[in-house]
Amino acid sequence: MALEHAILVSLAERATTGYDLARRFNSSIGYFWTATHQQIYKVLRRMEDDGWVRSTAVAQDGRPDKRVYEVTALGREQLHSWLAEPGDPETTRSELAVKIRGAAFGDPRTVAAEVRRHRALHAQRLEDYHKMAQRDFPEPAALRGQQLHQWLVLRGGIRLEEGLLDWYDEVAAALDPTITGPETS
Amino acid sequence: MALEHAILVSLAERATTGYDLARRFNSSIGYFWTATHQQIYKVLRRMEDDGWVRSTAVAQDGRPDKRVYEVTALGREQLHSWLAEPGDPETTRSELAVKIRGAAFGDPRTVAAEVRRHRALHAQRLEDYHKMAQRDFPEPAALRGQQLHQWLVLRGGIRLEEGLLDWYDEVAAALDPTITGPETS
DNA sequence: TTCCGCATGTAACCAGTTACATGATTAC
DNA sequence: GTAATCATGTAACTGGTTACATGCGGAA
Repeated sequence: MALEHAILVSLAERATTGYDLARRFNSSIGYFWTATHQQIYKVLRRMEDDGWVRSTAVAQDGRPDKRVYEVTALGREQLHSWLAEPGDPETTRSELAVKIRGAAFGDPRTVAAEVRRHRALHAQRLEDYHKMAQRDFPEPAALRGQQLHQWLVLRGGIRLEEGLLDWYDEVAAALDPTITGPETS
Repeated sequence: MALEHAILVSLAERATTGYDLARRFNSSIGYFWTATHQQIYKVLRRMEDDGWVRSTAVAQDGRPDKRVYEVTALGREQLHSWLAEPGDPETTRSELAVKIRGAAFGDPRTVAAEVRRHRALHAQRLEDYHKMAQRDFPEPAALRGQQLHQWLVLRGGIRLEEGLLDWYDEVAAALDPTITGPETS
């Protein structure tokens, strides 16, 4: 499992609550890893039992009490050694690709429309990434350390989305030649 | 779930055994969907209970008996309507991206080495895809129907791998400037 | 004689999703 | 008055992985 380690990375960057971790997994770190709050709370408790993190209850007024998590020395050790472990190569799982492959068993033009719909969603996501890049890393050449690493991952997200858009355009054009060119969404 | 539908697509292309389906999920269809034989047998049984597929026992000599599955009329209907359903956009999950983001909490150069290792694996995969493309689709412009759709998905796999290689090169260079340029593997 | 390919499965487990629940504060 | 934000959880379930099991035939 890698959610533990994704949490370790996120908490090592900054100690915070489970709630906030869940938000981070929907934005910054989320382009390459997602998790729901339920899953995060579950894993955090296990990590605390194992001594990888430690939590402090913080009372607040007007707002519910919260539990702030931070990485322990043992957690840092775990993270360090995990980073040196070799992992399996990525395997992608794309439902849309299955639909494209099966297009002949339905209506290829309907599948093309679905591809264009996904294209629009990913174009939006790409735009969001560009905005993040501009806002958080205006001068990429000057980056070092953690900032650089964060930027590299964001770059990966941008590349991935760009690649998808190109592919979707190619597929949509091939599946439905009556519509020409990519939309400008 | 989409494994059911991935199996429907594969079986609709050609009726076969669970064993052979498992092999297909490690090659052709496998660049965008993977499944173990255990999972496939489990799902096939459920699909048969639901009437999506039907199986025939075939005795063989020298080899164990086998059970050949084919898609029923109901299965084709299911496949047809699933192809028209809208799905969620893809979410990628990349353990390596988490490692890159966390590089500062370990040794960045060790992470760079891991990135280069993945680069080599994906370069190999890309080469395999190119060979498949050349062998199975020597004349892409002439493709129509199922063949065209299969080719489009293979194209997606090729694009994806190419994009990864570029990204890995960028990351490896940034994490470990002492080594210059991508390897020629 | 040892390993690989064909062929099918069971059992235990782990990771992740979906649905539901609570409750105060702030902004529209 | 209605919805969103902060904050944490339980319970049931689904999808997928890992380990183990069986057994024949052919090739090295």
